[in-house]
Amino acid sequence: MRLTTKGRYAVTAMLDLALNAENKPISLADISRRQDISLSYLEQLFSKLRQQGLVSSVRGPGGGYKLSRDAEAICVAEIIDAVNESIDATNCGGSGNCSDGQICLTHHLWCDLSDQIHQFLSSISLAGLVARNDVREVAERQNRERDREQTLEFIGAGGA
Amino acid sequence: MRLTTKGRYAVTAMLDLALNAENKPISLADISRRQDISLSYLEQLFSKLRQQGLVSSVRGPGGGYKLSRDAEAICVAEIIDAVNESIDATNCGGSGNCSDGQICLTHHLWCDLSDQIHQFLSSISLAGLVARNDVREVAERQNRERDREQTLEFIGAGGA
DNA sequence: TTATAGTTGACTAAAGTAGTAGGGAATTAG
DNA sequence: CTAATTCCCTACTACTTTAGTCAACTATAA
Repeated sequence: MRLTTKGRYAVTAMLDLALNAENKPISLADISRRQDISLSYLEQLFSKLRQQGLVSSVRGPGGGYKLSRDAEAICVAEIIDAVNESIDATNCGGSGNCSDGQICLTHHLWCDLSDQIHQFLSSISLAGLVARNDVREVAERQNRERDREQTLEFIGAGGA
Repeated sequence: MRLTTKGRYAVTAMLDLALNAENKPISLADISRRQDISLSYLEQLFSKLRQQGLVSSVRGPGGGYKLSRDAEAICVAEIIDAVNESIDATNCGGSGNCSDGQICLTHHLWCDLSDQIHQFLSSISLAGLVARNDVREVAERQNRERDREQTLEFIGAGGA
């Protein structure tokens, strides 16, 4: 089982999309700035998210990505699956040929664990996250920081 | 978060100990044969398990490893922690400096997930696993296979 | 027509996994 | 005593994944 920066970045970026969606697409450059994630890396992640039908893209100036469904209808488990292959905890991928073609001693344990994790992450939608107080607070802080950075850029203190 | 063959091997090996313990120590060579895990790799894992006080060792002929506590008092979470560092799902290790020194959008989500997994794996003891039907069945099959292999060795059909 | 923004593919450094190899050191059965 | 057994320890390695860079290309809006 893997749960690394890859899956966490994907969820964070999708949440950023859900938070900042005002009907218009959001560019990866914006997400990159707000969430401090490498732009090129985001491109790779969103390529997979698009293939899985979680987001749709608009090219050209003013373009970007939008959620392709309501935030209520996208759960965290889907997002991690989309970029990470699986959140399966077994070694055999659930097939049961773990130990020399036969089921291993702990096969059912890992199946149970996989179910637990999957149920938990399936029960959490982007809309559910958006509604959380701790998420709103972080989002507001990020918007304040971004506004300040833009001001600094404008008066010439930020760039080269 | 990591849950790989390493942690699974450790739990499987500890369960083998719990199943086959008849007061006398079990050699890693036995576990290696029964569970089809490389002996050298088992040695590395048991080095950590011993450092964490989960098993105690007896050297010399007839030696091996024993659980250093009752099987009721050893949970799966401990075993994985012992070999794997942690089953923490956050990027920051729980410290909260995930994104540029500040808490990230999804920090609390990963904390909640870590709690879920930890609670689940803490609720399962080796004794609990030993009592499961699916575990007993696999263990019996493994014992049958081992007996057959020993017979083959004895009549000279197995070795060099 | 030009800057913007997505799309794609190749590449890379670093880290972790799953081992292998080989030499010890303690202990005990014979 | 000695030889076999078993734990103990270190170093090494092939492989995979992660996280990220770079460069070229396509669509599109202003």
